[in-house]
Amino acid sequence: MSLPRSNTKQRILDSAESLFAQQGLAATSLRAVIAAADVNSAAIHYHFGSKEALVEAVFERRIEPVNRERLARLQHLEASAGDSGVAMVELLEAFIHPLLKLGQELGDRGPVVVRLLGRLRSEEPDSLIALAQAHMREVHGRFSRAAAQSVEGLTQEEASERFEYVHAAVAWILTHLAHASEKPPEYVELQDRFQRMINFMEVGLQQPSRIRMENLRPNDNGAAR
Amino acid sequence: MSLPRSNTKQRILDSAESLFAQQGLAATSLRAVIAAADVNSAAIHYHFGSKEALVEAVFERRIEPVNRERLARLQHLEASAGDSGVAMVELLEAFIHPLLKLGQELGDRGPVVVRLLGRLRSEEPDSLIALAQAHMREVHGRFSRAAAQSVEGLTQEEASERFEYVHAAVAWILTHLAHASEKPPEYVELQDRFQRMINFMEVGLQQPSRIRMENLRPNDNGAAR
DNA sequence: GTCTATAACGGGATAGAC
DNA sequence: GTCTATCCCGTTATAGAC
Repeated sequence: MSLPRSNTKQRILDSAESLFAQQGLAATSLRAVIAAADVNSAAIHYHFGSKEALVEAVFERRIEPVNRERLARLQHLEASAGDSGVAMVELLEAFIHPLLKLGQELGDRGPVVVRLLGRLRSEEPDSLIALAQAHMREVHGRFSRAAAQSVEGLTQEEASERFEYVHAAVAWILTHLAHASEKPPEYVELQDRFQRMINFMEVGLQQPSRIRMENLRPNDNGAAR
Repeated sequence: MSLPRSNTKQRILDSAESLFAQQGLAATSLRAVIAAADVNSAAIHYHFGSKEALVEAVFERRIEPVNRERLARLQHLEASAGDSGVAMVELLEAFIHPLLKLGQELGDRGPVVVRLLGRLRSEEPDSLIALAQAHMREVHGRFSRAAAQSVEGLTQEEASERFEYVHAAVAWILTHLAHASEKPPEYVELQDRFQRMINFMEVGLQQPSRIRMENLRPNDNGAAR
């Protein structure tokens, strides 16, 4: 049994990924990962050094390709768009489609990975928050800026806020996927949900920023317009 | 020191509330709560029985009054609205305003409590998910139904989905409040953010459900309407 | 109802042989 | 690179005196 199984690292990553996706990070012990991966009890520390480092590796493996594709798509859109900016629907699709594509490519592991990525947001260890920000900063900034440019009168700050909500909605869909469809290659449900979400978010994103003059709105029951 | 301090339970709840809000649930040990509340090390188990039960008590104390007021406001709106249903902005305000009001009433503890409530969503212990669903089911259902009734051609299912996104956005704002404004009575920032969020969500919520005929959309660049 | 003391367990991490 | 064995810590929870 002393043969060096050179795929040990992969197996640890795969098992950790599944467990993190299903149970969350805090609830998953390294012992559980070790058992699931069927590797030696010291293997994780040998290959990764600590639980936190393992978490980073698990997320990085999946999120980086997705973000690269997001940026590539965005760049493509911006190149072929006029001065009026990128169409909002296409912007949203450029953000979301790479997730779906990844899920489909991975076959069985698709739902697991997709669920994992949903946890990158709003998970409690402070280290994860920092990790998420580090990974998403560029994508978030570029997409927010593109949104602001394509809508007349929308500030970049407000576009950024709105994209946070889009992102939160995406994460919600991803993490709550398991309840609905657990069958791997069946992505129609997920696709439909994203489609409806895009339809929903799109119109809100098109709104210009309002000048700060709320609070003096009395009871405008549809009269003023 | 053996005098029965009858406020022990309150102090435990207050300390637990603060720590849960700041650090999250998994990251907060009962020892930390005990130290912060300056109570005996067995007090929590005596008064609550387990960590899970404490968590439930902490959340229940805050969410229940908020939800009662949400429902009361909704009922009031529905009573004074015609057959066309409740105005969407008012619906959103009825959902959100009780949170702001609670935060203001609590003074110093306002930001803490508000942050805590943000954690009711998307927190990892499975037990919390169940708790959140139990507490939010009625509110979520009533508000979704009201939204569906006030928009021509919006199904209840889709209204429910959309309200999930609204809810996710609210939670995002609440949990990420601490970074911005930590000064207790200053709720202008939070109020503004909610205002902008409402402006954003409102128009999306007004959209009718689309008939399921996506996928055969070629490149409708604004032609068909 | 409050206290001290401790049980009982599971967690992450390491040392050192092979 | 892999194994066994173990350390050391913090955690929840409880027992039993007061």
